[in-house]
Amino acid sequence: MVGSQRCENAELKKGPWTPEEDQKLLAYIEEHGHGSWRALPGKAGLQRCGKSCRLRWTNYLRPDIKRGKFSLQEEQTIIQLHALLGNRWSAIARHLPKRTDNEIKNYWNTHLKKRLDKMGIDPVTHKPKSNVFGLSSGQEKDVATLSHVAQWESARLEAEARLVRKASPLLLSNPPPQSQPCSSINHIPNKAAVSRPQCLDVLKAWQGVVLGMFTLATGGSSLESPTSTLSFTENIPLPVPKDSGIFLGNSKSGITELAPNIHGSCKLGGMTKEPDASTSQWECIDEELNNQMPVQSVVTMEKLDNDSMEMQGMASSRELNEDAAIGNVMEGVLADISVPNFESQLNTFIDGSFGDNVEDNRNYWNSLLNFTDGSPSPSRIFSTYANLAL
DNA sequence: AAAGAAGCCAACCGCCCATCC
DNA sequence: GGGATGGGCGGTTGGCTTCTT
Repeated sequence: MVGSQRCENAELKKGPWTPEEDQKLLAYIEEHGHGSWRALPGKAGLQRCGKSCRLRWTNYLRPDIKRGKFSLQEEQTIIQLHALLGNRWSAIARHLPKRTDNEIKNYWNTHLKKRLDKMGIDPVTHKPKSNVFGLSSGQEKDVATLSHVAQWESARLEAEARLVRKASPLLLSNPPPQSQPCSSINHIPNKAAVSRPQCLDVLKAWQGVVLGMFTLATGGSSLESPTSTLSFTENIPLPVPKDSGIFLGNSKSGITELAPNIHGSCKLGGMTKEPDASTSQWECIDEELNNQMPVQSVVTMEKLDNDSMEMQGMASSRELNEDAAIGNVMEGVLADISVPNFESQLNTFIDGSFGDNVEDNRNYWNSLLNFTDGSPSPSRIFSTYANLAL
């Protein structure tokens, strides 16, 4: 790289910005925009290099920056996203409106990393550390609980990946002629030819996709490192009883609008949960998963992502940003399901959610992040637990 | 009260990638 | 195609502030 980009010119000022310099930079950008950062210092009368001006603007002077203490929810989000994304601060910052990557990075390094460490959690892998350093009994309990939550969530993710892999190809095959028609998915073409088991597979696929999406969106409370390895076992019980419907919509998230016709009631222990109470819907899913999931398994969202993509012949999620990855997985699965109505609605949803408008995208992510509030999802459980433990 | 330690965070560094010419 | 440039990114530094002894 050339010297000028490194700000090596001896005549250029370094170090803390003075209020006068800030004012000059602000005034210039407000009037002219920043344009070329390299040319800006000269035009604005600043003895700084362009890069220094750019950093000062993006990290401090920009009017849409929120400064000050991080809220509890922001802390939770950072921890969860860090578990999923690692030190990809800019990616994490995209999910925290008005916070800069630099601010989040500093906050992590000075606060959150130490807190996790005190809790006995490795801040790099987000896994509980071994007790070789002598944890107190209380810390051991904390770690054990976190470990359980992590295992539980991992198992859930594993099942979701498996469901997506299994269900979609099945939907492309010809249904057995003697199958019972499905009554709960009335918008699928040739519905008379679709068997009830296949209907369930649609539901399961959707459950996997939708839950997977939320898991990604919320950081998923996955305590696994993005670089963790996967160990699938093929004999995992399906999380949904064959005679049970699963409601996939949620009034908070707007998914009801996306999938208005595939919801049904959720049966649990002889009690039917109606789909009008969003919390109950997710209680249904979470309880079912909690009751039936094995806890000894390791999976990561990245792997889920990759498996889903592999199924669709897509590029690895490593090669895509996480937003696009989610969109592609959903698009791919929907293409397989071959439900035009779903596909068009999903496309609308994705178009609106992953567009060029940064603010809209932020709002979308916020709506997803808010999704777990009041819900006993693993994310919520983890957050609540983390609050108590921190 | 003072000195050293620890915490904190804005700013910098250097690498990388995309785009332009 | 390849060099120049702009800009993004994660890691690190240095100086100021706060805490502890």
